[in-house]
Amino acid sequence: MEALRRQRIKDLLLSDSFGSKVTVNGWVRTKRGNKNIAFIALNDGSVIHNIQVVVNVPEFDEELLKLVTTGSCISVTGTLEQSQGQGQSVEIHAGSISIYGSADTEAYPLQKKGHTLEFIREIAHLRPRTNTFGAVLRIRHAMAFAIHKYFNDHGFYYIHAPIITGSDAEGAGEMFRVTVLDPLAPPLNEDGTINYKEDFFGKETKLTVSGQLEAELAALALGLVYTFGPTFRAENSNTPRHLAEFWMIEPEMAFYDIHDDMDLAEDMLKYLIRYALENCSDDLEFLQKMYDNELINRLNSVLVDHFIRLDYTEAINILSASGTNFEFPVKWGIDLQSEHERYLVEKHFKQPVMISNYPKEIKAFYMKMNDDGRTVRALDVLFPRIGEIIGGSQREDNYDKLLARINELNIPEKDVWWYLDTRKFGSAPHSGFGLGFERLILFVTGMSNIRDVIPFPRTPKNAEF
RNA sequence: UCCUCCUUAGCUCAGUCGGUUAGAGCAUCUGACUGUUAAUCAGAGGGUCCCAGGUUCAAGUCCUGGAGGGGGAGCCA
Repeated sequence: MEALRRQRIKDLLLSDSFGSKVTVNGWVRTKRGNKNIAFIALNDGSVIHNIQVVVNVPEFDEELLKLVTTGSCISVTGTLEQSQGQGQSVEIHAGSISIYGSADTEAYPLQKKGHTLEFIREIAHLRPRTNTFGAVLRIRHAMAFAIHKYFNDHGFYYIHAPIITGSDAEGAGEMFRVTVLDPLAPPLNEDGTINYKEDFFGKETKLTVSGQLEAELAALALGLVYTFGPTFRAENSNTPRHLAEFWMIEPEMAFYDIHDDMDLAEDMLKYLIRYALENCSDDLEFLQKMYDNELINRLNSVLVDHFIRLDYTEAINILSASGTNFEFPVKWGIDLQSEHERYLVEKHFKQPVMISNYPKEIKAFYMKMNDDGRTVRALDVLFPRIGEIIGGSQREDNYDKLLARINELNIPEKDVWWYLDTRKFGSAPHSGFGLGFERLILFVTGMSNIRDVIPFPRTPKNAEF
């Protein structure tokens, strides 16, 4: 099979089969040389490193070599040789070259020198051709794979939560409407409101903000489950940590209390970071060299100690006693602001912190009430550089308490009857959390803007590509 | 959404007190060089100074409005 004879640059760079005939396909990063010899740096995306192709110029058609430009795609067949040069150990001595696609050097926007992240963000269709984005995409893949592997190895089942939902009970944020109604002339009710009975689903529908409620239903049947899918928030958030479309991992576990929840969150995060260190070292070293010289140290440091665990009330006490003059004054009952989280993680403890048992007023309706009647078993995991990476809780499993909370917050019972049913029939203690996939990738790659860790970022006023 | 900074060549940027023909490095093209490593050296081409108004004899430069982008904040994952 012709296709099987082609080889990945990743494998060739580790090979010592000198003298053997090989074929590689890839994109040209640079070409340099003179009338007699030319060197092509070729990359096929399998690994961050290029392979050097050595061309004995007089043996080749001049017009063909002119088409070998930065950005062009070529196929090279030749022999694998030990390199005489300094920068690499193996190289290919070209026997034949064919052009898949040329690239006009005047128009191709990527040059061999570096570009700013802001610039390559504007050419997201070509961004994967850069070293940086190639590294990020390979790490992103590795993390997605590791997440499935971790859960599979621990007896969890992967649940597919719906993306279109008729429930907006989760309250995690503003939602995008999903409709096929004519925006200029929607069918109206007698009182002038839109008649969604005529819409595609016969009711008002939205893009999901979370798969949690659905995951809970599954956990109360299969025990250990998780979702991993896209979620959507129509918030006008313009920050380097927010996207309108992002991916979230949401494990949900029957018979887990808040402490089991914390154990899982810590173990999983450490597993994923260890996986990256063990499987993505080339890409991590590149990112460290280019953007963040503390990256690998920081990843390793997270693995060493147990994450700090403290109650919200203790966190408030630490902040109050810190003597720091915060912009948002600290007192029991406030939601922790970025400056507070950063103080705890980066100044006080200097390692990841898990905070639990928050005032019920600042947390969602489904969180389990503590015996004190004023705090709930909520959990936030705070990481250096990125703040909240995980939010979770033990869920309220008592029907009467859950119903009371729903009524207190004026959530229409008819919207959540199915959720309430799980507390009516065979309820069980259970817990879960949501891990923002892109925030994990931010931490692992050391990138500083979330738009640089997802192929096609969706943010306010931007859905290009 | 709020605060703040930015927008000049393909890219990264300089541009003095408002002054006559808007510059540099890199990239690109041409040439030189028999093993280069973000090659080097020589030369050339390349501009809607973000957009719309305004002030002025004169605006890249000052003023007003708008758009886009960065950083910070809020909302959160």
